[in-house]
Amino acid sequence: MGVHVTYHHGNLRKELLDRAAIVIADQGIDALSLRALARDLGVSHAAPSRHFKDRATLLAALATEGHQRLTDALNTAADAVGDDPVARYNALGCEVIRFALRNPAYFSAIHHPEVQRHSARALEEARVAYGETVRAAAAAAQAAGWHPDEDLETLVIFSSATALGAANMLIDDHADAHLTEAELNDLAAKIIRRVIPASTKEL
Amino acid sequence: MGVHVTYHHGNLRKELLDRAAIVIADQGIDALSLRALARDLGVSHAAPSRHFKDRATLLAALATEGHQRLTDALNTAADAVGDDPVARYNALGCEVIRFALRNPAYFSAIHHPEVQRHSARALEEARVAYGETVRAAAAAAQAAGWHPDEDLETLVIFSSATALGAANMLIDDHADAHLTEAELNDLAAKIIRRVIPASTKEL
DNA sequence: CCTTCGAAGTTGTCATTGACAACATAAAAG
DNA sequence: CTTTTATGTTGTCAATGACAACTTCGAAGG
Repeated sequence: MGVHVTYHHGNLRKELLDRAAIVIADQGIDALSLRALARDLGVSHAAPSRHFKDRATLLAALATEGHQRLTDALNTAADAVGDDPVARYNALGCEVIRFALRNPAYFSAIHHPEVQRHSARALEEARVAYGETVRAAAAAAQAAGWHPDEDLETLVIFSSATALGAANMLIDDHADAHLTEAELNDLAAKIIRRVIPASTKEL
Repeated sequence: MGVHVTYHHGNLRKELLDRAAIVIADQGIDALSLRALARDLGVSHAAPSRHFKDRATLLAALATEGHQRLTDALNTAADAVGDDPVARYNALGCEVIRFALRNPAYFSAIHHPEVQRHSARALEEARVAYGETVRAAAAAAQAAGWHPDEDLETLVIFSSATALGAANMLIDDHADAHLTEAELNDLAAKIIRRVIPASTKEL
C-alpha cells in the first residue's frame, strides 16, 4: 500500500545547494529560506538540518563550492590566453567579472557578510587556494614588467578591488537589463584594461 | 498618577535612523530588526511602522541620507585639495573609501540589494545627485589630461568600481582588525593612485 | 542471515519577526 | 471648545529558524 518510493531522498544535500543557487540567482540571497527550499524539494521542513546546521552553514557550503569553481574558471581562462603573464593576469580580471555575472549565487555567497565571518575548514582552504592563484598570477605579471615599483600587496588589492567592484556594479546594471551579454563583456574588458593591459607588448 | 512624561516620543523617526545606523555598524545589516529597534528606544513594537512602512523603507531612508552625506563629504574633500581637477578626482576616490570605513551603516545601506530595487523619489534624487558629482569631477580630470582617449563612461565605472571594491575589501580587513586607521588611509591612497595620480603634474 | 546501529527524514513545538488592524491619545487646527 | 490628524499602543497572524523526540531505511559485523 504505502508506496514508499523514497523515504530517503538520497541526494538531498546536493539538491539543496543547487536549488539554493537558483533561488538566490533570481530572488536574491535574503529571500533564501530553508523551509521554502524544503518545500520546493518535497521534503519536510526540518530535513535540511540533517545536512546544514543552519542557514549560514548552507551559505558557507555554497561559498566553498563557489570559490572552487571560480578558481578553476580562472585557471582555465588564464591557460586559454597562453604564457604571457600580463595577458594571463588580464584574463583573470575579465574572468572574475564574467564568473560573477554567470554565477550570481556563488558570487554573492562568497561575498556575503554572514559568510565572511563563518570560518569552516573547507571554506578557509578554498579561500586560501583562490587567494594564492590570484597572488601568484599578479606576481608573475609584475615580474614581467607590470608596475615594477609598486608593492605586490597593493597591486593585488587594487586589481581585486576593481574586479570585485565592477562585478557588483555590472550585476546591478544587468538587473536594469539594458545591456546585452556582449556589451557587458566588452565593458568588463575595457575596465580591466585600465588595470592591466591585454599583453606585455602594451606595457 | 500615570506620569505620562511622553506618550508621543516626539522624535522617533530620527532616533530610529540613528539607532539603526549603530546596530548595522556593529552587527551588520541582516541583524537589523524593527522590533529590536523599538525595544531599544522604549516604544511599542508597532511604533516604527508610523514612520517606515517596512524594513526596506527604513533602509531606503538610511540610504538616502547616506547618499547625501557622501555627496557632501566628496565635495568637501575635493575643495580641500584645491583647483587641480586631477587632484580633486583623486581626493574623491580616497574620500569614498574613508567614508565607507567611517560610516559602514550608510555605506552598506546604499549598496544593499534590497534597497537597490526600492525606488523612492527622494532616494532616486540623492542617487542622481551623487552620480553627477562623480561624473562631473571625472570629466574635469579627463579634460585636464587623464586618459584622454578612453570614453568617460568607462572611466567613471572603472574608478567607481575600484573605490567600491576597495571599500568592501578594507571593511572586511578592518573586521579582522589588524590594520590601524592610518594604515588603512595609506593603503586607500596607494590604491587610488593606481586609478588617478594625486596631481596633474604626475600625469 | 539477522540484528543492531547510525544516517537521513519526519512531526511537533517554541520564540522571534514583519505585517496588519483596531484602538487611544496628544497636539494642532478650526 | 471641539474636531481632526499624527503618532503610539495592543492584539493578532503567518512565516521562519532552531531544536527535540521519534521513525525508517540500509549497511556493517557477528
